[in-house]
Amino acid sequence: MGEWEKNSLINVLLQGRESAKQLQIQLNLRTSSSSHDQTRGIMLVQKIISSYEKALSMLNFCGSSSSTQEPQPPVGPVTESPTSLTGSPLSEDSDRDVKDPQEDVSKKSRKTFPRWTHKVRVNPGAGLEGPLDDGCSWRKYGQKDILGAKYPRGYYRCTYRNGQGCLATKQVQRSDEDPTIFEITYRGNHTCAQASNAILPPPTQPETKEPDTAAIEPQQHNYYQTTPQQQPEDALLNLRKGLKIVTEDLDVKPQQQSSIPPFHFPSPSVVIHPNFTGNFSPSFVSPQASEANNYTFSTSPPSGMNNFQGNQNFQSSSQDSEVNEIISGAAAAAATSATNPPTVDLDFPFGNIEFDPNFTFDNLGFFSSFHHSEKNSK
DNA sequence: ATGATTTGACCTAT
DNA sequence: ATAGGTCAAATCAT
Repeated sequence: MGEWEKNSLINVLLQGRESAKQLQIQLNLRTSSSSHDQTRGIMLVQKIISSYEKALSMLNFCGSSSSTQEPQPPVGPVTESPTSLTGSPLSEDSDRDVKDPQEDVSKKSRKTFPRWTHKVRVNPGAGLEGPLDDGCSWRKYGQKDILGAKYPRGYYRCTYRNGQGCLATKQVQRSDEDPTIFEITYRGNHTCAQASNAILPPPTQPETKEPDTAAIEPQQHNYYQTTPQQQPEDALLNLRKGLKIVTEDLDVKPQQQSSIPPFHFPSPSVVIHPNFTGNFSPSFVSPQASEANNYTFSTSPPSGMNNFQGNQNFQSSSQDSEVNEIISGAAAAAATSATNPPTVDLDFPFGNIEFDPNFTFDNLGFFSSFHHSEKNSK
């Protein structure tokens, strides 16, 4: 099977899996109706999802399941896939690092990790205080007051950083204007085993405990935290509790132009290709979204983006970093080139979104913008 | 006792 | 010099 065919197949499977997940959510929501049929349906859906997972694993798709230790070579061509749609990723920064001969891997790679951000809105009515568990375990390692920001920014890293060398990190910044919105910036892909758990939410036991919700402190720090022992929860489940996701782009820095990397939505592994001309706006949140399964994404549209094909493994080598840099630079350029494009709202899961097996974020969450790293380390 | 969080110091890129 | 990010000792929670 050619690489292309394989990826196409994976895409189809991913879509099927996502559809099944959507159905699963729907079923979980209907708690009021006949519980018998409901649980039965839930189990069936679970089976369907399992089948998809199995098929995907047979194809060596590591997408939402982590476990990929070594960054695998990019599967280039696939990205430019068939479908169109694309978003506009914006990216930005360049890493101009050139020095770091023998820094330890973690530091070096961290520097080249890509960044993507999304906003999460907590629905007050749902009683949630802050962003919920996104399926991964995070440990807070710092907090900083940011210039001009009303609230401090929290810094988190994967709980399994030491044990499994997972270098994924994220930052949580509460929005000034709307305190119910949290801007979460992820950096680096999860390589820990736990990332895979995030995929399948336990079919039964819906409303159980919502562990860390409490962790979010109304006032200052600790937006939330997830502890390792908590069972993985699918982001989708969180959604049903009233979470709203707002994606958004981040900074963009003009640079050279060429192409933009495809975007991927972590949970649903959705990828938006650069050639997309629509515009995502932060607006978002369709009325129904509050009910959980409608995710609406918006983004700003870089026009004139070309195909792209890049390496999505940000793990290490300096080579990779270079690649990323180029990519991001291009993306940024494209993004900026777009002026005031019309706004187009995407209704998530379906629509012209394309899945790209080559790259997925293990975190659940919903993508937003692609950045590129930069950052230091010491 | 173990592991997570808090928080000021320290580091690095601007 | 400054702001953002990270470290790590002290502290808190289980």
